[in-house]
Amino acid sequence: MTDTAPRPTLEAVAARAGVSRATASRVVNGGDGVREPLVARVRRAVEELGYVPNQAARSLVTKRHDAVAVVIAEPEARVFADPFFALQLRGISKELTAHDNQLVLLLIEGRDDHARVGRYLAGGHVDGALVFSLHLDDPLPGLIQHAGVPTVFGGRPGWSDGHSEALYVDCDNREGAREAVRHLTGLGRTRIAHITGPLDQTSAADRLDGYRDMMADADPRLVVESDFTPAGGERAMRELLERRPDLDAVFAANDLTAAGALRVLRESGRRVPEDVAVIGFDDVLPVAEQTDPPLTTVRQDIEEMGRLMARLLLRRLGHRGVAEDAEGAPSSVVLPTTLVRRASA
Amino acid sequence: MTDTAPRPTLEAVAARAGVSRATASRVVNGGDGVREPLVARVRRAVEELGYVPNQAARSLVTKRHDAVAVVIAEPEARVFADPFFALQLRGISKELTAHDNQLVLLLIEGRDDHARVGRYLAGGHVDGALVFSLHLDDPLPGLIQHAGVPTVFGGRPGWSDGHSEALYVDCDNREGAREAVRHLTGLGRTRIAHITGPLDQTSAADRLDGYRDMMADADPRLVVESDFTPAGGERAMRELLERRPDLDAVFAANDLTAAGALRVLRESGRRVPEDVAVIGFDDVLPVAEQTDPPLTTVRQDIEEMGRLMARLLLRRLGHRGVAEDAEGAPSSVVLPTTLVRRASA
DNA sequence: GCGGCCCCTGTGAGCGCTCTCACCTCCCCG
DNA sequence: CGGGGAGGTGAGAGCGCTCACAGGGGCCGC
Repeated sequence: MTDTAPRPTLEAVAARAGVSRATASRVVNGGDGVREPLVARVRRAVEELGYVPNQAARSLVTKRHDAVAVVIAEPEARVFADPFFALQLRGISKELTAHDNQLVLLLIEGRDDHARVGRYLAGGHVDGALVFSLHLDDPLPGLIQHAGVPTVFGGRPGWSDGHSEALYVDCDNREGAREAVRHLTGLGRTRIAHITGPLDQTSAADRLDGYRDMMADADPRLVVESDFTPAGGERAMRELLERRPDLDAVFAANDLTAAGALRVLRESGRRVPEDVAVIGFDDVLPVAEQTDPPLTTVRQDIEEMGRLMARLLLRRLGHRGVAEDAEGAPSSVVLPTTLVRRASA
Repeated sequence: MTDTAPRPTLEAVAARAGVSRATASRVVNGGDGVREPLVARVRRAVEELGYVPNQAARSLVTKRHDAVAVVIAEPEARVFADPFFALQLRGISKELTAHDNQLVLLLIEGRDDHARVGRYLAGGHVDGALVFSLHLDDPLPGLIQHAGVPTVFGGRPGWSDGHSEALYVDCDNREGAREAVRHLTGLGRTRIAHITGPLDQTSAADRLDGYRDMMADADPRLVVESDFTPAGGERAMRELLERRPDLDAVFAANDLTAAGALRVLRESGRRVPEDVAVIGFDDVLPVAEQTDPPLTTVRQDIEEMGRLMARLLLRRLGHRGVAEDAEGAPSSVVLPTTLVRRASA
C-alpha cells in the first residue's frame, strides 16, 4: 500500500521512444540540438510513462539541487508570528517556483540551534540561502561564509567588517523614519516620541537614526527601546507616558508595536490622533488596517522584497533566465518606502 | 569565489582512517557492528576532514530523502498571513528537526497551481507530505493519492468517499463551538449570532454544526457566512446588525473574524461585552490578546497540532524513534479545545 | 561528383553512496 | 587441540542521471 510502483527511469523513456538515454536526457532538459521528430517521440514517451526525473541522481552529477534554504533566525515564536515573514515567504516562493527551485525552510528553534543550520548549509544540500532577521551577535553569517554558500540577506546585515560583499535586500529604513517624523512635524507636533525595535537589528537601528536625523535635539527621554512586539509596545508606551505625559506624537518602529502603543494611549484617556498622533512602520495590513483608529504607517513592499531576494540569489547562482534586464554582477537593493495615511496621524 | 573546495567523500574518510568505504559508511550511519577502535578512527577522520554525507548520493540508493513537504493550499495572501500557519509551521519544524528531516515548503500561489505541486509530490522528491487548508473542491487529495505519497492532513478532510484511511490532525471544532455557545447562554444571552468561516472547509462547517447543536431553533438569520478574515468579519457583522439589531452575542468562527466584528460593534455604539458578548476561535495570541476588549475564545493548541502532524507522518514513514509509546498503525488525532475567558464574553 | 564539415546521436564512464555477499579472524566448545 | 560459528571487514555492483567524446550521415562547395 505504501510502496509506489517503481518510477520509470530515463532508460525506460529512451527505450519506449526508441532513442538512447542521452537523447532522452537532452529532450528532458530542453531538447536543444535534437531533431524534431525525436523530440516529439521522447516527449510522448515521457507523457505516457509519467516520467519525472530523479532529482537525486541528477544532483549527484550536476552538483546542483535547484533548492534554496530560507533561514529564519528568530527564536521567539511570538515574533515569528508577525505576518511579515509570511509575506516575505510568499514573495520568495513565487520567484523560486517560477524558476523551478524548491524552498527548504529552516527555522532556528532556540538559542543553540545555529550550529544545526550551519551544518546543514555547509552540507551542500542547497544551492544557496536566504537569511532573515539577523541580530548583531548572530554566529550564522560566520558559519555561512565559512560554508561558502551563496547567500542573500533580508535586511542589511549589521557587521561592517570583511563581509562587505554580502548581498542584501532592504527598504530605506532611515529615510522612511525621516518621512514619518516629517509628517508628524508637518502636523504641528513637536514632542515626538520614538519606540524603537531591538537595536541589535539594523532595521531598528536605522529607523532610530532616521528619527534622530529629524529630532536632533529632542529630549532623549522621548526614545524608548522595545522589541517589535505589541506587548513591548505597551510597556514602552507606558514608560513614555510616565516620562513625558505631554508628548503629542509617537513614531513606533513597526506596526505591531504601534498597535500596543495605541491601546495604552486609549487606556490613558488620550485621543488618537487628536491628543497624540501615532505612526507605525511596515504597513502589515492585517495589523495596520485593523487598529483603532487605522494606522498611518510607513509602507514597505514586503512581498516584493522577498521576491527580489530570491531573484538576486538566483542570479548569483547563475540561473539563466533571471532578470536578463539587469546585467553584470548582482548587487544589493534598497527599496524606497511610502507613507500611507490612515486615521492615526 | 563561488566555488567551494570540493567536499571530501566517504572514500577520503575511509582512506584517512585506513578502512574500507563500507566500514566508513557503517560508522557514519550509526556504527553498529564496527569495532570500537575503528569507530574512533573513522569518527576522527570525519571530524578532521569536515565530512558531510552527500544526501543526493545517499537518496539515490536508499530512495529516502529525509525530507517532508508542507503544502499550504491557500491562494489568498491575506489568509496566509494568519499567524495560524506560522504556528503550525513552527510545531512541524520542531518535530522534523528532531528527527533530522527537512521541511520543503510548497505554497499554492494561485488557482491553477495545484498541478505543479501534484507533480512535485509525484516526483518522489520527498518522503511524505503535510497538507493544510484544504477546501472541498480541492484537486490536491486526488493528485496525492494518485502519487502515492504518504500524507497527513491538517484539519479533517472533507470528502467522505474512498479516502477514508486518510490521516489527519484536528481539534474538536464541533465541541469547541458548543462550548462557546454554552458559555454565552450561561451568560444569559439568547440571541446568539454566528459568523461562519468558509463552509467548504470542514473546520468552519464543524463549528457551524456545533453552534446549531446548541441553537437548534434559532432564527436562521443569525448565521452569516464569512471567510476567516477581519474584513469578512466586518462585513458579516454589519449584515448581522442589520438583520437582527437586537442580538446580544456573537460567536465568530475564528479570532480574525471576531476582531473585525468587534470593530463594527464598537462603531455601532454597542459595548462589548455589556451589550453584545463576543467569542472567537483559535486563540491566536497576537490577535486575541490585542483586541479591545481582549477576546474570549476557544483555544486550540496550534503548535502542538503541527508537531503531532509531523510525528504522525514520521511514524507512517516508519521512522524509528518516533513515538515509541504509541504502538500499532498511526491513526488520526482530534485534540480537545479549551475555552479561554478574557473580557469580551 | 567527391571531400570536408557540421550536426545529430549513441556509447561509456563515472557522480558518492549503500548493500549484499564472501571472506577472514578469533573465540568457544567438545 | 581442532572444528564450527559468530562477528567484523572488504570488495564490487549499481542506484539514475549527465557529460565528454566518438562516430555516422547529410549537405554544401568546388
